[in-house]
Amino acid sequence: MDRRQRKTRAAIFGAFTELLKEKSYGKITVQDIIDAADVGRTTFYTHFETKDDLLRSLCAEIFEHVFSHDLGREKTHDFSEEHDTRARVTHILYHLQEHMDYLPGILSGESGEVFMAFFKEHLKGLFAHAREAEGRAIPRDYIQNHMVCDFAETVRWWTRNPRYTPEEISSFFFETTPLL
Amino acid sequence: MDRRQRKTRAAIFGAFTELLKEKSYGKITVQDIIDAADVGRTTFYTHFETKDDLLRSLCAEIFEHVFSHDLGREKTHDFSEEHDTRARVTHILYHLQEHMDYLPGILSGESGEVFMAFFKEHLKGLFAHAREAEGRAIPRDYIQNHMVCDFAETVRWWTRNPRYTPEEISSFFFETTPLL
DNA sequence: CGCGAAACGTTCGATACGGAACAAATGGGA
DNA sequence: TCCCATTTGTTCCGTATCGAACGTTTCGCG
Repeated sequence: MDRRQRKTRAAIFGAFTELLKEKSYGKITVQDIIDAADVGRTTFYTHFETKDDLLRSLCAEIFEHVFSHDLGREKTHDFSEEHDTRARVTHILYHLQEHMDYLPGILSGESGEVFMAFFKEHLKGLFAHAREAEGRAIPRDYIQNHMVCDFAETVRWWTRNPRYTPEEISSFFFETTPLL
Repeated sequence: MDRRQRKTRAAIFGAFTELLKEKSYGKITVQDIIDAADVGRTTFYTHFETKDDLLRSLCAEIFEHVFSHDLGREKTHDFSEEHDTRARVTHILYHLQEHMDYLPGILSGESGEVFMAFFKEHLKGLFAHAREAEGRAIPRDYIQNHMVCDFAETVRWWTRNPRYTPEEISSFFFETTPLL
């Protein structure tokens, strides 16, 4: 990627997240972002179709970071499945914590739905092997969806109560589900 | 000035001063600056003819800042001339202090001469009205040059002993000259 | 409601920047 | 001493960014 594009993307993302620390997504205008990033109007629109597009791109970048080095390593599988999932969850929470300063700005308001949709999509793989409920005829898909929504809402709650550590949040999550 | 040029200049100046904090001017290569500033080689040479040119431009920018709002205001002249000069000197020292973190990198080695030459040129105006030595036939120019060199060397000494405050340095300077 | 201001999204030509390559100069090490 | 590697400036073309302008839409307010 061209050095100029990298710089411009970084400037816009940086300005966007900075603005999210002081006001919610809905109150941020494209003009605000342009001014804060110190780029031309033309430049913004060559990178992003609209403010929502910028939001989606930011989410994509966040989750590329949060889920990096996490899926796809299957070698240490002498651990139990639950222990492995728990380690992954905690790892994800640690990564998410690095974005905690501006996550409330995204998750409050309509932009939160965009974030949540992205999040849930990425979470599917994490809970693909959730335990079957014993002796009951409950579809695997239902259980997976249940876990995904449960965890996503846990994170949303965390952004409103950020005083807890990743380990604590992980405990809250695992101790309130019989499925892992 | 074009927004791109402003950004590029800022990036290069920033990289240059950062590098000056860790090594002296002589050990810094253009390649170092290019890498640290994250700009193309072509771009560097469209802004500066050479590394020395960059140094001169940096000095010019420093002194534009250090001497800003200082010369040219002649309204509060009910103060004595000495008091006025003393206030100016202290003001200049305060501004210089903001660059203290990388000034040693400039002043040690041959680049120091470039800086000193710029500095002295700007200082001439400050000591243009130095007191005539009573009863002796000493040219005004000699006295002015004496004051300029004296103060410039005081600042050079300060960069090697930065633990002193601007007020202290100002005192050292005024208490060792009979000409103000 | 009606109106002025701000924000939106697009267009255009000018230009600064990037990337790669190059020869010349420099500068340590064998 | 010679040699290899690094640095230095310079060149070329493709392209990302700029600045200004424009009509449209949205918004805040009397």
